[in-house]
Amino acid sequence: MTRKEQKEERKRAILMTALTLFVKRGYHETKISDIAEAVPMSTGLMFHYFESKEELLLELVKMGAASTGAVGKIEDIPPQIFFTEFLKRLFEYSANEPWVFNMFVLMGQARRAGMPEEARNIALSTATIDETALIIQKGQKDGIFRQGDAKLLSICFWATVQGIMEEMALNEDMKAPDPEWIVSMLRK
Amino acid sequence: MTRKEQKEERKRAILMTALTLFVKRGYHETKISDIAEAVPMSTGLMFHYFESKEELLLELVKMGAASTGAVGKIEDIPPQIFFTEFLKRLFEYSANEPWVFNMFVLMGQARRAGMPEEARNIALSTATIDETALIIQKGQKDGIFRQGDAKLLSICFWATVQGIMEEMALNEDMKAPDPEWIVSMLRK
DNA sequence: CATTTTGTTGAATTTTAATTCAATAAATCT
DNA sequence: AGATTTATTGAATTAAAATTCAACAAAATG
Repeated sequence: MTRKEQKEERKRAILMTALTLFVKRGYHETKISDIAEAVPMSTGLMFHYFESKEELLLELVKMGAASTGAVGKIEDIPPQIFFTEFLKRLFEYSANEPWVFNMFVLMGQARRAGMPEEARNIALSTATIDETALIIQKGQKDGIFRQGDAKLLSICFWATVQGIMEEMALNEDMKAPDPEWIVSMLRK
Repeated sequence: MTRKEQKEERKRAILMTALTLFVKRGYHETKISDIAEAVPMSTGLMFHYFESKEELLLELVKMGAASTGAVGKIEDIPPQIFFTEFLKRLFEYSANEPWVFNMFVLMGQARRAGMPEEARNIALSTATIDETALIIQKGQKDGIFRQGDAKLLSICFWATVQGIMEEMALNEDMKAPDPEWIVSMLRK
């Protein structure tokens, strides 16, 4: 393994450790030294890999923004299946790939308050709300989704998923809900 | 007005200002000097009213914990109406009384991560999850709610409400969803 | 093997925001 | 009014965490 690869590996390790801690305790409540200790490495060495704590966060948020759709492209299937299928995959991934899970939660946290503004901006740039609203509109035309402001429905859908994922992040042993529960918020 | 009342008044002003800022920007991203400026008063004077920033937060969270049920006691009405009615009142209050609204959001944030641990403990002590689960069970026996782990349903219900309220806190102009949307998560 | 580059540490420094404090103004009391 | 208590300010101090740095170790290079 080349030296460059080694470095990349180490960077990845730091990112994953930080991601876990940020999600579990929050960005501000996580000290650089906490991350260093968990990796493990000395506190000073962290700055050999990342310019600053904020850079580290930004790199994570950028990864998150880039990996939108990591759960799989399922755009072309009909609306009635889309959401159920998406949630099913999301929950499956979350059970097996803590990475996907944590990243989802982090992105949601970044979109809301409590983090440096730049992180927020990056997270907001990945606006899924509007695309989802389109799918909901399609479902409304098909007569399978309830009537009402499609964007508002979309916001509520994502807020719900975010809320539940955050809950799961904190309760190690909470199991995922039945996707149908959530989708029935949209269904007629 | 007595001096003591004056002081109480001022304290309340600080608390309300802090509550707004904590919800909008997050606890850690809000500086004491930000709160002072918004009240307005000098930074130093803040410590005449509160021992520390954390004390200020704790006082808010304690108020929140004490005012569980500010939205109204509606325990004795049948399950099928309980949730719809609760949400209706919550959204109404939120529209008219920013205080109720912000407090609800703050308590949810405190329950999750990203705040001093003591705040978290106080917020967690007001465990609504289990009481709600009981009402859901009642509804399940009545055959109006879907089957499944009542506690999990309860968690999902609150996570949903929390997620939507947080969204509303950030989008000044987002309007409240129809309570029915949320309740249909529980309904058969 | 000598040289250069990269990895690593832990202690020193800097930064930022919380907190204290001495000084002054305003209100209350006797 | 004079004395005493409370409110207020802004500058000085402290505390906590981020960040830098000098020194050394390990690995690669030639």
